[in-house]
Amino acid sequence: MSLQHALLGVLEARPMSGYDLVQFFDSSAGWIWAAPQSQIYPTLRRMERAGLISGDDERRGPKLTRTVYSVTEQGLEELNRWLSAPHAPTPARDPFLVQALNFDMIEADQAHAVLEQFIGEQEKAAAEAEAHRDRLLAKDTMLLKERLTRRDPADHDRVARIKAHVFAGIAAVARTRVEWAREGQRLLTGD
Amino acid sequence: MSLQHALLGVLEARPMSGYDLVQFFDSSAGWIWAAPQSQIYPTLRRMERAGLISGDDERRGPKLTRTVYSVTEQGLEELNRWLSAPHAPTPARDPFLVQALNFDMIEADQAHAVLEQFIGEQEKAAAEAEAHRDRLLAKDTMLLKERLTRRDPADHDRVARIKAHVFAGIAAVARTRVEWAREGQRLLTGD
DNA sequence: CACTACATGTAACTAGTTACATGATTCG
DNA sequence: CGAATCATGTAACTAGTTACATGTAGTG
Repeated sequence: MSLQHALLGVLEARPMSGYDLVQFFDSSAGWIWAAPQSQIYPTLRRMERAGLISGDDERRGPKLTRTVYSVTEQGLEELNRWLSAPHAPTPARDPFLVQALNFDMIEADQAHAVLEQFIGEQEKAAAEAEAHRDRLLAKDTMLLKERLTRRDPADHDRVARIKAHVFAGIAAVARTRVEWAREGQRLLTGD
Repeated sequence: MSLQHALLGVLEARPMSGYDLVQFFDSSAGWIWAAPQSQIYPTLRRMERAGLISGDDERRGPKLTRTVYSVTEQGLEELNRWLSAPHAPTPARDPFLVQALNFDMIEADQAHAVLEQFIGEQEKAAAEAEAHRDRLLAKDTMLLKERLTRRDPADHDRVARIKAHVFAGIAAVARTRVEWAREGQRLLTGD
């Protein structure tokens, strides 16, 4: 149930509506944890029932309201507990590895083309992760700014560097995969 | 539905029973695609109904039988089709990244300990992937040997190198993650 | 007034998890 | 004859996917 913990982590920065969270999980948070709208709304209601967050109805015009959720004391405790303990590694389940493992069964040029597309995706992912890392280091994202308003100014650099480091890691893994895929292309074309 | 393609890829090497596949997905294949017994048996039956594999009942004593599945012509075609086309990247969903992203919310020594455990896991994963890579290069695994009996001897080295390369990649990513986690530990302890 | 953004839902489905359940055969 | 291994299943559940559905408010 990491979606719940991901939501708690975001809402800790600032209270948000389901709509806000949907946007957020479609953009930057999507690099860490992807979640569709149809999963976010029900999860928020379940979390409210569980007492982890509480929803506050705000008027947005005469007929439209939005529910802004904030993390409760209990939610903060749960997040803290979950963050502090090591968890079992997630089982491997990467369709691309299944594909690459069987590249010996198809034509070399087709496998080469599949790798080419993979390289493009990974390079794009690396570039985007690096850009986000830089924005975080510059404290130049909306969410980080709001998060820091509730933190001791002496900690601001530290918080920014910790967040940025995660995106640096995502980029590093993507770069490693690019190198690996290029090596694979050389292997396919016969050294 | 990559479990189906993973199963096709394994059964292409040699026909196997559900039991054999369960063992296999608990060991080496588990690094690529994890699947529990309760998922494998029903999936095999669905694949047989779909005509991708066909089951052959073998007697194993007076009362016990086992069903040995082999890939059909149609299954091979499906596998080939799936292997030859690029697929959309899988949505990110890594609980550990959610955890690391929020390391600024907990005590540095607790975050350090969580990273320490992560490093241990990744180093173990890297070592095991490298060991398996070496076994594949030496054509020293049961499944590869059986797979190669149906291949042109001129292709044996190529097939072994392609399979091995996937495990080299898994190891490389794990090593990258280890370096990243160590950097994270330095970050937490204040450079 | 049309278009975009805001805002929230539901239904039907596939995939994956956890736990339980049952019996046969082989080997020491 | 007891333990490990062989062999196959089911039930109840949680998570995630795809597609549909509905209406409001702000902007040009």
